Amino acid sequence: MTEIPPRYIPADIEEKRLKLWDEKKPFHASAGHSKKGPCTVVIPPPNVTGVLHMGHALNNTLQDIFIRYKRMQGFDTLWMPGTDHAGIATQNVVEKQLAKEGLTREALGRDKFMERLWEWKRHHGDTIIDQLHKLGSSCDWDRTRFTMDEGYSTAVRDVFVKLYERGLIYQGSYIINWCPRCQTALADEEAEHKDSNGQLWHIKYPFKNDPSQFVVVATTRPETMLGDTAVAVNPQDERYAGLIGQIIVLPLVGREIAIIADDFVDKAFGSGAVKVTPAHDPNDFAMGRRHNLDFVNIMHPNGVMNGNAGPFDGLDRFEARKKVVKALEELGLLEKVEPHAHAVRRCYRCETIVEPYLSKQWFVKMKPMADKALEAFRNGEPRIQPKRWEKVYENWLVDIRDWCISRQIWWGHRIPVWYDSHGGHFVAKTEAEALAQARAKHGKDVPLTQDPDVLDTWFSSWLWPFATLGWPQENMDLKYFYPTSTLFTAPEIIFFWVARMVMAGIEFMDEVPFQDVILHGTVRDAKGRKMSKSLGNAIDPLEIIKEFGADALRFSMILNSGQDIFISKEKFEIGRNFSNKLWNASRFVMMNVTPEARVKGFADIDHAALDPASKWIISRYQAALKEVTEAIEQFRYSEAENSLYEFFWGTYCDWYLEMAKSRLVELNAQKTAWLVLSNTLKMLHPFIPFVTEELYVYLHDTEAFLTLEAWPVVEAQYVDAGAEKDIQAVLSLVTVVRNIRAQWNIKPSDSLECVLNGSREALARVQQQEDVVRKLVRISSVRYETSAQAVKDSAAGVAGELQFFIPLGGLVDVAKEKARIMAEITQTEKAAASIEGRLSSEAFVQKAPPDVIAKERQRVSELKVKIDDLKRTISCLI
RNA sequence: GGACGCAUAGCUCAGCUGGUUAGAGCGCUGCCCUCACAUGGCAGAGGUCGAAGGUUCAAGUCCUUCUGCGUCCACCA
Repeated sequence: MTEIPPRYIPADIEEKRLKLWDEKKPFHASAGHSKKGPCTVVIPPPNVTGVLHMGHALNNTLQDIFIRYKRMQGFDTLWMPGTDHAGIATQNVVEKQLAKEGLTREALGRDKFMERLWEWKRHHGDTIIDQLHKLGSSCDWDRTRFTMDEGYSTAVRDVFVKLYERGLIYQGSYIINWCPRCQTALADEEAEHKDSNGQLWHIKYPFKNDPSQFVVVATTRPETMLGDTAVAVNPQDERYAGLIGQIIVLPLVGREIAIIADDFVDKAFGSGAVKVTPAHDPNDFAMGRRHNLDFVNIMHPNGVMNGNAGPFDGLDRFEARKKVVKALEELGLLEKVEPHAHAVRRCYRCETIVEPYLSKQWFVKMKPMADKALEAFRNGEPRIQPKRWEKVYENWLVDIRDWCISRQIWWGHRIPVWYDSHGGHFVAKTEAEALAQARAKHGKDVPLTQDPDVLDTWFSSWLWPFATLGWPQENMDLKYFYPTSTLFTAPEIIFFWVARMVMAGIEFMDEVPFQDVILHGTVRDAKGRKMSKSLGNAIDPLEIIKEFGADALRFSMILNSGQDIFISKEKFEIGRNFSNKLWNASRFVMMNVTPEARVKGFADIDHAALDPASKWIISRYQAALKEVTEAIEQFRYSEAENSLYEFFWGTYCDWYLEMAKSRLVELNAQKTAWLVLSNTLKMLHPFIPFVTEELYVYLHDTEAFLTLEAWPVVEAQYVDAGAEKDIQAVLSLVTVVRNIRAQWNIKPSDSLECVLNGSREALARVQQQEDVVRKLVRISSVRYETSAQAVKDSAAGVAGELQFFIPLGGLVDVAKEKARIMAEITQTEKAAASIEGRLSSEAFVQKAPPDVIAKERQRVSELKVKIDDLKRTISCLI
């Protein structure tokens, strides 16, 4: 047998395991091997711009626990890895790089720029995959996909064409969220509301027929007045009843605009009159359509005012705002300025204030797909945990709005639409097909140009569960591994990703892509702030792996995962210490066990010949296995880990191994120690894969991939109530003696004698364990006495357990000990009294369920026995 | 403005369908380098379960209101 090295060095074993996993590929997935069927998980593809952060570490640890457990359960598991091209984010990174060289993407040109991006992706894009790998993620790495690889791009184009053919994609001029810095459209979800303290400017608009009279309008964006083409009031508003249709001369611009009536206007807000800027506000846009107003665009795409802004032409929008306000003030048209707290939309990538902007974009009509997703959801697909997110998900689907999918950037899937010079467009998977369509339409070859824009990143991500499996090709993998089992992700992307994947899954595969969605919390620092680079509070997972090990990182994080996860560096000590304990306990077992003890199962142990402690640990082990298995099944991983921690450290190491020290000469005890440890390693493997596998290999003296071993099965026949009682008696005796030793500062070298008084049965039990007790508490001698009272109790069936103990000799301060015991008696009596009070209440006896009453009675009698024990102990203290 | 979540030991959290004297880890105090482990062992201190009402034989657990934190959604200019 190879000996386990004396020191646990995480870095060494993790490197060793990773190398083996890479070589032998135990995570390789193939269809149709197991009778249990498939179990698929797709990774939420991290951005290629990304560096591993704690959020990834958590997300991937959860997935790995799930997939390793399922693999051990015998499923054909597939964990599909990959990365997302992350359009705007990645383009921004590379543009920044260019800026350092004094270059811009425009100066470089589209082709060269794309080359730079691909180059960047090749060099940096896979960093994160490598880091996930270091975490121990058991993905089938050979299948790693990228949202812009060739096959995936085919799928994206295919989907675009199919949706277009189904009438679900259209092009139109609408107000969209425009980022003037990125110079692209953003989806609603990409324009985040951020509270800000703005101002509300009240502006007087003079009437044409009487310039001394005004209508007052309020706005948070005064510069947009340059594009006003109406003023709107509520038709029910008496104040303006006679004014509808009146003409107003727009200040600074001189444009004549009318007062119109529209239900949208809230009478109660401000003056009740609203300036209408159809080209620069979504509500005004809608009003403009309803009333056939002019759409005056006053801004260039970069946020600089254009020719329509008259004297403000060429000014940045915020500069123009100041100038407009100043000009109005000079004209005496500014009634007042109020502070105004409101939410401003900002670009989710660069935080620039988003400008509602009129432009021609491609949209996906969402309602029909959302309705199907809703129907599925109401039939229970997918299940979402925690449940409280279900309503959020459902509401979004109910109130769904169309999805703007075109982006004016270069990095991404080019929109598969080609235009001829006559204003016609052709939607096709390839340019050749588009040309063919054009030829058919025009009767001759015509030159086409492809739409310069690309698709929203999420337009590729929403296909992830099936596009990664080869769709639109119908291959074996797709048939077998789709739909996937469980999706682990963060609640932030329910809308961006989860809901859209469901819709795509139904639309193109006729099946919801996953059964369960597990939404986990956010990793925060010790103060509860989100971890971010800019705050400087981020803990780098790689640093933790280096210092404490990947196992420690995983273990500590999961143990801490409630809702949101608060983490500081010290927390990782728990995981490292636990792994270290595991290491040393395994060393101890290895040192004390012969090869013959390496048995397959509990059936190979001679149970009848087994000592009570061994029977007890097997019984405790079965209980732990049951608990852990149930917790994992219900995705309560931190609870499972907690049970394992308690069982392994608190029960197996602290008690069993200590008790076993005097018993390990016996082969059956060796078998027990070895087998329980071996199975505990299996249970721990999904959580801490490196150290468990390394130890398992030593323990079994054979190369094995623990993830391919079978998950242990609960064997109820080894649950032994008798043994539990026996050991419980020993444990309480030992605890009490230790207590005495600590209390009275009796050194281990000092002798302590003990007189045990109890029924014959109880004494016999403890006597059987005397060597264990002596070893644990170093009692120099034990005397057994059966008092008349104990015999009586025993006969009456009151007390079958150990009754009490007496420390002898002059080492204990009798007076103090008496006081201590008296206090304990008082406390116990109080407890008993409270239960008795309950039991004596008529209402309780009548209304409480019988089992509860029985339990309470039992409890009272136990407490009374304890009180008697304590009293007798006191009477024996001379 | 809507919706939701959280308040339990100094800190971070368990406490699942209401039912033992409310738990763990870290931290703290004391004693131990005992031949697997000081990344360890043993013992101990520390809580009116955010506040006020209510339902119940019984409430940390259910209901209402309030307070304090947090999250998501949103077209009041």
